[in-house]
Amino acid sequence: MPAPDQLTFRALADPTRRDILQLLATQDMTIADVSGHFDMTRAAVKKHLTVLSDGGLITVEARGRERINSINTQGFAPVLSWFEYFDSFWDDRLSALKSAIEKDTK
Amino acid sequence: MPAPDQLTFRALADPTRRDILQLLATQDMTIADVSGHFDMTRAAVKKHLTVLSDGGLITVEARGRERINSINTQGFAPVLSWFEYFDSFWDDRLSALKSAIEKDTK
DNA sequence: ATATAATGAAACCAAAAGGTATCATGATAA
DNA sequence: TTATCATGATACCTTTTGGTTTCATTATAT
Repeated sequence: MPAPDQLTFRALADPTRRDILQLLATQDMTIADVSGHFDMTRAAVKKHLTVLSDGGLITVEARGRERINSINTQGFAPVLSWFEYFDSFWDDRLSALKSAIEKDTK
Repeated sequence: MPAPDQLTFRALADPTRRDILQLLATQDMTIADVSGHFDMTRAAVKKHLTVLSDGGLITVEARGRERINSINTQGFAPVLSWFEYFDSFWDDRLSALKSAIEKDTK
């Protein structure tokens, strides 16, 4: 049982998963929809979606026999929080990004 | 030869490496110094430092027989850039919210 | 009612990751 | 110079990861 932070960082570590997140940023998608964008089996994509879900970066909603995958804005918060530790080291780019998210989640 | 982005995300995926970064944020350290903070061999810590260096998150400077490891602020840039991809997404949702509110008030 | 479409789940596999122990090498202190 | 200290590097091991194939299940359309 890894720390929740770890699940999020791990989810972001794979390039395919990061691509999936960018895809889902454009629109919600079923598993089959997402699979259509990658050169791997649906089963493999499904695994990636599970990791993303475990990391809190997407939400999955059942609709009939389909599963609608949506990006979860708030899931990025743990990562940004961790980055905050280094605030004193860099400019205000991060805080600007973070406040945008906070606004959105309100 | 993975993309440079990938090396950075990969470097951040391991909890020990994230702890090392927080350590190095407080002060520069030799490999032995860093090793002193973890319950694993110096060789293992050295590997982590190599991954961090490959990911551009630290710099290593030789000083005599020692190697001074320092955090590299700029190394975080690729990650922040990737996050910025979602800026428009968040903005879109914000503007959607805005227009919904405007409709409502009409 | 049945065939089909979308997903879930398990077994399996190769490669990568995280770790250890061990030995080699370069710099320093006595 | 010589012993020692900090690091480099390699071989090796176990677990995790990313992928496949195959079969089961559930919802839909004819």
